[in-house]
Amino acid sequence: MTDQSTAPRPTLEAVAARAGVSRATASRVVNGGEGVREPLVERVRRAVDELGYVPNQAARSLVTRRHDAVAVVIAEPETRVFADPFFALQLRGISKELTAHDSQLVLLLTEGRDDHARVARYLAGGHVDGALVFSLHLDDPLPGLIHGVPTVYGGRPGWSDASRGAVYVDCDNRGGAREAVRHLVGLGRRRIAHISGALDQTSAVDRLDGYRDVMADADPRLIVESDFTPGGGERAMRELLDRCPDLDGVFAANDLTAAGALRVLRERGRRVPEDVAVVGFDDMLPFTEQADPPLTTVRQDIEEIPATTPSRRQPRFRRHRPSLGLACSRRHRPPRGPARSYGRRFPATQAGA
Amino acid sequence: MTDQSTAPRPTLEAVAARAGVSRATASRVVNGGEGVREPLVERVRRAVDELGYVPNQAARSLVTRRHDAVAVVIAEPETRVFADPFFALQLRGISKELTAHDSQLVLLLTEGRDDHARVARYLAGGHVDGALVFSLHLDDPLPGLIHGVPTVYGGRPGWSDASRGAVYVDCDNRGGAREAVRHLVGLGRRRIAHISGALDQTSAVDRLDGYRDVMADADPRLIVESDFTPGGGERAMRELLDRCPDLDGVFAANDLTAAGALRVLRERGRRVPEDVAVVGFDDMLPFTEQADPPLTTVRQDIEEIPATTPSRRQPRFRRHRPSLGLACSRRHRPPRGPARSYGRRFPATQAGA
DNA sequence: GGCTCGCTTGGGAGCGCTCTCAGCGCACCC
DNA sequence: GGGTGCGCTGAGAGCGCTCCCAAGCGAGCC
Repeated sequence: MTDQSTAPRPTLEAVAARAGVSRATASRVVNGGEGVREPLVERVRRAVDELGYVPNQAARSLVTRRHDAVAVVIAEPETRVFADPFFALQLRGISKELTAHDSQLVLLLTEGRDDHARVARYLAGGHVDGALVFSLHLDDPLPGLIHGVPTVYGGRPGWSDASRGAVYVDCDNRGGAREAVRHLVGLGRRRIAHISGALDQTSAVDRLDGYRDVMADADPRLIVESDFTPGGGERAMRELLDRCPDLDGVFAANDLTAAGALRVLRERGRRVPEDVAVVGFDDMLPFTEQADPPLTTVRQDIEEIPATTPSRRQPRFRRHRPSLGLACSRRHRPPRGPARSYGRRFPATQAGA
Repeated sequence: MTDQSTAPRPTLEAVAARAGVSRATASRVVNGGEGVREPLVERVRRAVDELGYVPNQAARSLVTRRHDAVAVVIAEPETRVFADPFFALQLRGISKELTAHDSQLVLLLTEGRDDHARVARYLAGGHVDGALVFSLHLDDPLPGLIHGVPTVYGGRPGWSDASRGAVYVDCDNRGGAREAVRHLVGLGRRRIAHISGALDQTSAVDRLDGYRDVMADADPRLIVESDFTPGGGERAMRELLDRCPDLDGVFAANDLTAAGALRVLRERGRRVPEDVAVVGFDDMLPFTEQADPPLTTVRQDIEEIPATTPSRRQPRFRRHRPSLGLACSRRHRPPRGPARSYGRRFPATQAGA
């Protein structure tokens, strides 16, 4: 096996020399070949192949001030939540999108609060062309610390001063929740409970608001705060059943929670959906575990949220709206096709625009 | 909000000028201050603070040929598997370790086979100081494509020519499996089944081998290949119960599989561990779902596998051995403390050394 | 006192690339 | 035939940093 790691990598200079052109021309070819006559393009291409030339990204960045890299910040202290397939799917979607635009994904996981300064410093350091920040909690100081780099939040950030005007991508949590609850109402359910997510996250708050929009005068005992996990869903469901044994519907803040709830309902001998109808959120079930029984869920096309990028320097994102998955409680996926978008587009520029 | 993104970032030159020293001295201070007298160090530090100077990594890399970045390649085509908390934990452990050494984590997810060339090109491009490659399948062509960058595999790669001599980190899957099965034997179980992982991955093969080491003359019908997922575990368990209703022990290739198996055992009315004792692998349960009932598992300290790095340029890793979690079937974690290591250390250099 | 040596400091080259600008050749037109 | 303009190519100046090397400056020693 040849040890290529010690051999000096060929430079543009070497390519140019081999092709018998100037460095400038070689550079043009490497960057697309615009404005270079065909025979020269051909010669340079061959030289590149023969030498196995790969551009030095550092040198390129030094002059272009572009990095072809985007940071993904996951501001989630808890390992467990990071292990949530929701993140994994999002990451994969982002990765796909970045790859399509020749960009790299730099993953920044924060280890507790003190780490925010480190992340902010890194982002300010101009190492990446932009940042995507996920899983912010309501009182998170991170938005106030980020300067100098276009930032898009995954999920509506809380209304702190720093995040006012921030650009974010989110699905219509409130509307989706409304649809979910209306679906239960449409099934004739009257005692509909809600297991919310952790209320320090806007997605949980918005889904709760959506629930309240429909169930304005609901018994407050029908609402339990949980934490988006199956275990939390179990605990919440037990509490709900103890409090309100007569409940006949449950809207869970996400599918993991719903999975836990289903387990408890089964354990307590309630038939789903005959005795208690359950609706989840996210359409994550196929990726976590076989729901038993299958579950209605609000679909959110997580992996497709990172949308196309018309311009390399100005990535754009779309706001998605979940479509409701559907009438019959025994299907995972809604028949209505992929999530519809609002059609509005947000330029990924910094807050304050 | 001031728009710092348009203001030109200060350079070392500016810092030097403000501190009244040369660029060389300023550079020395920024890089640790070795060999610079205290008053100058102080002045430079202050200038850095006042100007908000952050080194330009591109310029630095251009000359040092270091990037302070490591690529993590997850060669896993299936979204579902990527969502496995096992990866999430590994990523978090790696992130922690890299952060401690001021390195960044560049995440490379492959989208199917064709993507391997892209990944190999990126790695060859000298963008990163090293690569960690995970979740390789037995016939994966990736090891043959990677050149020019120190590579460490997470999990023993298959014995293709390209990966011969490759450096890898893995736990002692075979030994751990042996311990797990011996544990079941020690409980007096005689009809011990094995639900293996996908046998195109060495970890699955090794665990199966470990099972066979102990159960040399086992009924072949007691072995079912599965896929490391809860759903797969359910299917496998059903098949096993149909084939061998008299089984009294199950060694599952990982905890997700075990969780699925437990669900089916409960469904079929078998008591665990009275009727059927179950042992998993990975000690992942706390991160996935409440196992019901709790499960014995072979502990693998996933998050701690990426070990300390004595030298920044030559990261080192330790090989870990799982410790067995334990006699009583009702605890998650073994009381023996963290995984013990072999004490051997592997320099993270390229294959062929 | 002069010389040597070691510790600090500054000057300057150069990492590999992009991009501006000037130059050159070739129609094309008058 | 000469001028004009356009399209292509090359020369060269940096991008911001590190690091080599030489110079400066005391302290210590003969």
